[in-house]
Amino acid sequence: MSRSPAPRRRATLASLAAELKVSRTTISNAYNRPDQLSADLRERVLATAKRLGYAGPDPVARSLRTRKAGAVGLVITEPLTYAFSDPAALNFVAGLAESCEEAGQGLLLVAVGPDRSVSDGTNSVLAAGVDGFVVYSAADDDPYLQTVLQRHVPIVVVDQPVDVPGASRVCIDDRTAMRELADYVVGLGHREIGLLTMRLGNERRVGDQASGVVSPDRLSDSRFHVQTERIGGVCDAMAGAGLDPATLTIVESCEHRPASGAAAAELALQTNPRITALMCTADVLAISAMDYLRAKGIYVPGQMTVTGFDGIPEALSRGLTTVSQPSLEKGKRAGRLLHSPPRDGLPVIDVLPTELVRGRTAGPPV
Amino acid sequence: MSRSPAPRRRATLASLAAELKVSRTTISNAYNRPDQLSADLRERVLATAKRLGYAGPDPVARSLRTRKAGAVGLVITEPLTYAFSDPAALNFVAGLAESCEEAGQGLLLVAVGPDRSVSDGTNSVLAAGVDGFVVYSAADDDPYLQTVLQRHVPIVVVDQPVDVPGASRVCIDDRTAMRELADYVVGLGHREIGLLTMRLGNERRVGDQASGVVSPDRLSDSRFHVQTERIGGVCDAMAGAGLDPATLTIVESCEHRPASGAAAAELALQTNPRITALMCTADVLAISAMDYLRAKGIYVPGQMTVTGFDGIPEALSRGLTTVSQPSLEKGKRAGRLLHSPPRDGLPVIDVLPTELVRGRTAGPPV
DNA sequence: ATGAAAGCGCTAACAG
DNA sequence: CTGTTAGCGCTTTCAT
Repeated sequence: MSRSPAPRRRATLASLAAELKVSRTTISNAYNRPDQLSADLRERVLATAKRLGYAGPDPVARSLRTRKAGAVGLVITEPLTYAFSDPAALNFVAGLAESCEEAGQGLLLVAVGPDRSVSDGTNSVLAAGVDGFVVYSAADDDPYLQTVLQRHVPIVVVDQPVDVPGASRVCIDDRTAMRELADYVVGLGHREIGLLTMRLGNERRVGDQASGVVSPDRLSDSRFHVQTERIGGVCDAMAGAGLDPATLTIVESCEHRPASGAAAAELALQTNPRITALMCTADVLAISAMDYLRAKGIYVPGQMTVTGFDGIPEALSRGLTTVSQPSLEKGKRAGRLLHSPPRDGLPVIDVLPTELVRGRTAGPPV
Repeated sequence: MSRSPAPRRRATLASLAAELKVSRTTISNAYNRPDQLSADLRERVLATAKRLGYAGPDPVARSLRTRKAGAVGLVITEPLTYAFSDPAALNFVAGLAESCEEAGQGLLLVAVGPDRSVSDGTNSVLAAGVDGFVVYSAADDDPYLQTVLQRHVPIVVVDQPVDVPGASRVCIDDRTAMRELADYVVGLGHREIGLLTMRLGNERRVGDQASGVVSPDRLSDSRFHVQTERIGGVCDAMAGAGLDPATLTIVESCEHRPASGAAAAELALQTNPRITALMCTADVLAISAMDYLRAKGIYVPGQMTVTGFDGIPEALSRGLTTVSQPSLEKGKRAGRLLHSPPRDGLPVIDVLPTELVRGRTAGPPV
């Protein structure tokens, strides 16, 4: 009864101890503190473990005991496929992954499908066994952000200008960066400007509704501060040049798909045919918009100025005039803030630098 | 003593129960089986929870009890940054993430840095609280693969032609796919062929050693079957055309970086200047090789035929002659195999189709 | 509809 | 170097 070679029941640390007639501590030590027992006792333990098919201490039980999960959770409010289609977001994830790898921590991509109810028991934010969370670019009122806050674990928010109490924050100065870019565009002489932005609300419109002209109300209701700050930067620049920001044609793209920028560009030009510059809050929008313009035979920058934001490789290689931001570094910093938090335990605000890239897609208006 | 609003100690299910003078079962039910108690008792529970800052059942403790972690682990033997730089690998991850999202499961990227010792207690493969693992393109003798096998959890291996006992498998027919491509190249008249491959061994050479000509011994010792199968496909085609596969110049690229293909191409052409076709086991290698050739003023396909493997978007848009494989679908399948395993519990082998893409980078030799 | 009791598998003092 | 003693926080029969 004591040494059946194929126990029907999964071997545990306790069963190993019983088999070897030693205490559980000894087994535990064999795995966790090899120096605490003689080499050959350890050998015997490992050999018996192998024979019994014992894979070592159960990670979950250990987590429960030590209160460490060995992983951090990443919450992205977009469908994960978005995170994998925008190089800027992807680079952020890569940076985060890199810092996790360095720290020997896992990175748990938390499933946050649009349809998943927030409060039900299967909520994966609540179900995630992690030591902390990184929340990427959520709206202030995002229900998942609220849930994460409830969990009372360390949190780092990224691209979330508004303060989240107790959370550290990694971001850039979106408003100033965009303002510099807009200053440049306005300085070139543009007066009628179209502004293409990502979604401003938590609801998800699709299909025909995916793009829409943004009313002042919707803009002021927006809870996506990254977008509104960038828009604000453009408004600042216009106001600074004596232009009325209300003349800006803002189009929102709710779906984030490769062709979203094209649809938004079309709507913008349709809404105001006198537009001479299309500014976009993301390079992916700008690139798609340029594809649209090319298909329409509208030359950039001859007939239309186009600008982006992010500085993704494709944008840079295509000469897009844009703002370059250190997405990878954002990810690394976010991870580091979680893995080695500041001594004093106080939240940190880490504002990373950006750089205006004067590419080849901006010129004077016709 | 009973209703202090800010307990120094984290609230638990038990403390809530004590506070409300109900049993733990009731609290548990309030979260997990709302229909098992009256609506207003449930309200009271939730209200008290909020007051005490109780975020709901601890995920780790629940995992221990229920033996479910709500997440699957992904083990990639490359540094994670590789997974984020090769679109083919990335697409696979995206597909896997998508199926996890659908299933409401988390996806844990397991840290498998090169320097991390396999057997130490901090081994993140052992530390991961997951319900199953996906192992992506590891060598047969990869130590992490062995570790994962020990864990006695469901496993799906991807791009791993050799059988792993008890594991399901998602793959393509690398050998046949590459053979078709090589048949095409040989059919064009090429006799001196260079073959650029990813690393064939577990050790990691860097810097000057990163690229190297592959000896027959090293080839036969290779444990990366995806690579060796693709190489085998080329050999098959040559043999089929009456050519001696031993004349193939095989260069291995151990680092996987954007410029790796260039270095490998240079070495191949240096080793055998009569090469008229460079076949690559990955599109990223081929693209980098093409960049190198362009820089050298060598025209493709006029002076050099180049082929790839994977069918990543950039390759397709650049007209690369290659084999297209459904990377995203591989990820989805792998996930599904874990989330809803076949009834009979038997391992599944899922061979996905590939397609020969006759692009614009292959032509007759000069 | 609610409660009592029995662990899930492990680690961490502390004592020998 | 090894064993004893207590839990970590939760779910789940089985009663009531």
